[in-house]
Amino acid sequence: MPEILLHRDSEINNLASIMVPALRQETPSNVFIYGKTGTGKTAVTKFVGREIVKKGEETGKKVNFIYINCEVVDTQYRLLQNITNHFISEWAERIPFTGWPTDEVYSKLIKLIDKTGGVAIIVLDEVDKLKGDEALYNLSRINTDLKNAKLSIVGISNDLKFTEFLDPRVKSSLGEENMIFPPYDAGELQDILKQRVGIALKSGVIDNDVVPLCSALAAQEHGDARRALDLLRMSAEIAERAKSPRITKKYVRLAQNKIEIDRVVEVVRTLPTQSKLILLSVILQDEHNKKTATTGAITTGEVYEIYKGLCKKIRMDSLTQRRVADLISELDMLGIITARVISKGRYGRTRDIRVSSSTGDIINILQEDDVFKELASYKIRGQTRLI
DNA sequence: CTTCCACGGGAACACTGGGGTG
DNA sequence: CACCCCAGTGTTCCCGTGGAAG
Repeated sequence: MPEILLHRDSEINNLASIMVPALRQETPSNVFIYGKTGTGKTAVTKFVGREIVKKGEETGKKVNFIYINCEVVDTQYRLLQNITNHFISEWAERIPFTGWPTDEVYSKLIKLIDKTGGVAIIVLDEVDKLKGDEALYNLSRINTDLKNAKLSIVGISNDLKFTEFLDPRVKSSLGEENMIFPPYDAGELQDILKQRVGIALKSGVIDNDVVPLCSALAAQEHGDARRALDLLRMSAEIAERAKSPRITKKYVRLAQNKIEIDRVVEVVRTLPTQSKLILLSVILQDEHNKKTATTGAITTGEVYEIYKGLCKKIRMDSLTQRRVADLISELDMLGIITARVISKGRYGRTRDIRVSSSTGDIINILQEDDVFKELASYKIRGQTRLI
């Protein structure tokens, strides 16, 4: 991770100029930062935060910089608990992760911030993952309860439409300033990659067309720098493992494949058992359809029937169809299957479900789970539904 | 225009892991 | 120790609804 962030100078300056009142112990405006994944939002924010804290220490002004990722800390209670614990050094006095009423955590937080004094900057990364806007509302009005200290909030989101569905009060108080991080274009991505190549690789081991290819591929995916870097790293790793003296375009293609497969493997492996069962049901029905030369579409009803069969076989309680429908859309969002809602007119509404990657691989991963060993030979008995 | 089936939102509930108090 | 409080999560129950075939 290099010290210098390329092509983000204007963003850094912008954010710094918004934050700089903190060094005069005044409240900086609350900021909303938008931008697709891998456009440097987090890196820029953390960088500016570090700088401000450093400057603050030099000049004797107290600035607290708190970074929280809302994908991990996604409820009102845990958010308040997390922030509060930032101000507590003693392990014994930390707030437990469950048990207290929320408003008690809230008032403890206020007391602590006031005692600490100075300016606190709270960064909420991936704010859109935060459940319910009550948490944001409470945070935004916290300043009115503070006497000694100031607090400002930086919200980071990759969803441009996020604020549209927000409580208008929260929207106005949090969105005092807005920043949009544009995606990197292919040229900028090349610069970033070259910078890393210089640090990480011996000179002359990389073909000239590798960096442009990685950049181009990542630029297609809305200019995601992280993706470009992953691609490069993976290419290098594969080339090394293959004992190739050079990194060539061939390895970039291999890396691209591997990244996709790794993603699916990881997601499937960490799925809860019920979801795994449902996924297996989809695959079984898919194979059944292939054998009987039925057209590709699988419906929720079919999946549910098979799923119930599977549950019975391993003597496990089965969920309701309502819940299964939810789990199917989760699998869809994870990109393991695609499930499109279609209407079959007289025959009602359903989802058109397809498996998106190779079923063989998925079945192999599923079999790692003990529960699935005895299902290896499961066959669909007869037609589950007349078409 | 009807009809039908699953979609999908919301309420209600059970359960978990923790708290405090008498 | 018994008892009740609290937030959060996963689930079930209930029900209005979309939309094209018939």
